[in-house]
Amino acid sequence: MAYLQQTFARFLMPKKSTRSDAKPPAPVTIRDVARAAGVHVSTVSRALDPRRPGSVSAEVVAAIESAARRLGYRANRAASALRTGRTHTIGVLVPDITNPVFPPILKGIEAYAAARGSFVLIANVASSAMARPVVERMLAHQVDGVILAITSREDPLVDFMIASGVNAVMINRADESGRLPSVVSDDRLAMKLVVDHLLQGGRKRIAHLAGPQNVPTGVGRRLGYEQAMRDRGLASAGIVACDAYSRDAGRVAMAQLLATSKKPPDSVVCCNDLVALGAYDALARAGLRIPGDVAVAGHNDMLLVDLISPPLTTVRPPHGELGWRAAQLLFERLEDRQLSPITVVLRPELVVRGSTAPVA
Amino acid sequence: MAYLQQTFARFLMPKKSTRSDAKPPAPVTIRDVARAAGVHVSTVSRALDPRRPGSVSAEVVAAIESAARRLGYRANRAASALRTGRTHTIGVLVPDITNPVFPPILKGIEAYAAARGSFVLIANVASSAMARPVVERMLAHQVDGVILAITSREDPLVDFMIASGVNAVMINRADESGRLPSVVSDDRLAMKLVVDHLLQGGRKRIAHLAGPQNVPTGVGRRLGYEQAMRDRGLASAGIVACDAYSRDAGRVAMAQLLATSKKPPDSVVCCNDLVALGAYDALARAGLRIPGDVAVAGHNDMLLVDLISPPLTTVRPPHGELGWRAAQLLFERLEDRQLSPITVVLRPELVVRGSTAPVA
DNA sequence: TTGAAAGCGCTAACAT
DNA sequence: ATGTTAGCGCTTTCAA
Repeated sequence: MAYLQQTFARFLMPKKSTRSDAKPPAPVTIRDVARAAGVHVSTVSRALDPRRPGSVSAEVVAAIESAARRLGYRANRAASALRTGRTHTIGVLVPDITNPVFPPILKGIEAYAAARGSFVLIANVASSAMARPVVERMLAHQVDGVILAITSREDPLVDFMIASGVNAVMINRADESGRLPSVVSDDRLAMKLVVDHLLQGGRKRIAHLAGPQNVPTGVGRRLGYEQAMRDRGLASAGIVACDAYSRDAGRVAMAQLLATSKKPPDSVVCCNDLVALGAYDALARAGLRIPGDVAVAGHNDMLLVDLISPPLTTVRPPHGELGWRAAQLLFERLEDRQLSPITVVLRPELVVRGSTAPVA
Repeated sequence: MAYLQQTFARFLMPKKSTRSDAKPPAPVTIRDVARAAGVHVSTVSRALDPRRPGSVSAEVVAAIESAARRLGYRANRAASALRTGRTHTIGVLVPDITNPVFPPILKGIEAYAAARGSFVLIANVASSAMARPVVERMLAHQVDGVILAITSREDPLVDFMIASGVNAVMINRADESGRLPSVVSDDRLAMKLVVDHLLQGGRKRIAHLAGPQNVPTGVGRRLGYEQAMRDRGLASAGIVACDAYSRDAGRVAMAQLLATSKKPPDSVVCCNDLVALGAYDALARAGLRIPGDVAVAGHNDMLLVDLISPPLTTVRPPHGELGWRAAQLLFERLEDRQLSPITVVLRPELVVRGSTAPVA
């Protein structure tokens, strides 16, 4: 491409020589500021370091700051990174940023990081099996830490993170080996809230469309559902695990549930909203009405699930807080590498809508 | 906080001294590789530089690569950034990553950047008025370029970007001054597609809920609507501009449109999907049925608008391509700074659903 | 083809 | 409180 551009430049860009006159301004370095303020560069460095106030006399600081402002000085972070080993950059790995649970999490991370003067590098990594080279590149970039929002259980990636000595925090999945700090939403509580709500609405035959069982949330929510049913002395009206957290998988799983039960359930607790929407499809196809015949509940409170028909009852995890708490854990560890790997469990909230209206 | 942690460390973290034994492995530098391979560091640098193949003899390259692999060498990008001025990092400014149009754009940008070995720094910036300090920080980070997905017209930010000499590309809004390259979806075509579709469905009194008129897409779509109507020889059945691209603003605008028209329109072209959903609310409140009394069309094809009742007819801009095209423009300019600032216009696609079913 | 040497811009230990 | 000095890890002339 570079070759083509060169070759055709004279035809495509007649103003080339004119435009190249506008050369970018030469960058202002700490030397320029030192010279302008009549002090040594190290004095400038000290004066501009917010962590050490009072190490330079007030009038010198003033002179330096005025010179810096006048010249438009901007400290070169690449240089300070080389010297200090801190880039003020954290990496975040998500499976797919277009999955609507991640943007609010990312926003929470970014807000916290920005407040601490750091930037966020994002990388979409479809599966944690493909994460290794991306993490390698992040380490080459000297990121100060990494937040993993990718999901799989017993992940060799965790071993790699620990072996390489990176500061890392997991989100949306507790590290089952307990070696990395993590932030999660309480999946057991979530399922308990839903089951109890269905019971209060007069539902008795409660089934579960579970998530993929190689993903922590898939397992966690299934266990939560089973526990909640046991606590209330109820037998499950059926459990089918989905292949994926998708609408298609939900449709398939719901169809299977209907096919294998003699009597259909009167309610179904879904591992997430997309699966619940798939359940909507399968129920419609089977001629069953929501919530008349079957109540449906989801998880995540995705955008717009309040607008579909009927509006979906769901569980809302505190996504934004999940993000900033993870960032908080990471920054804590940046300051003190000895902190032990804790798990922070946040409370989700039940959002009741039409899809679980009480039986008539 | 650091103080508290120190103070309480002995109570909270009894294993502190034990854990600190696990010190991170000392980083492997180019020196270590050179020593292991029995060559000079500059030879290692050359051997590992993919841009200059053949500048080092094959057997030396092999020795170096094997040593590098054995030691687990990872080039320190902070160091090479200092030396070369290239960080392999681009910055992206979005108003709000939780707005569902941005994740696919970001994904497109990230995919292209990753393929070129670069990372993406994201920053949420509510308005372009607040962008200046963020851009300053990005420049301090020595980003190779910036993609602006923030929207406002005649923005002083553009002047700043040009003055500072950063490589920048705008997305979702053409720079009206034509000084920065940009990638946009064809808003005029979008409105034309919608208007023609409504006409084909037998609608005659077509109104428009316009976007904020200080935002390029708000203006562009309004002009597109007006042009399309003129082209077909039709008079507008009313235009109301929304304060924001939100459901609330859409509800308010639709209510106003109904209040000020003697006879309600038989269809309304909305500047985006959220506004269309607001129109749904207002129409329901006014006792008007969609699409029986009024057809409604949106723009963006947000997640789940196919699932609401009735499913929303909308326009789908190629968001992912918008993103990677912007990245492509940016990288082109990284290689050749003389390229003139072009605008790339991509074709959106009409997605017909129930909300614009033909009149009975 | 390889080695030697300089230096990117900054910070921090040490000296004054 | 300020200056001196060394050097972070890499790339890139220049010389051999």
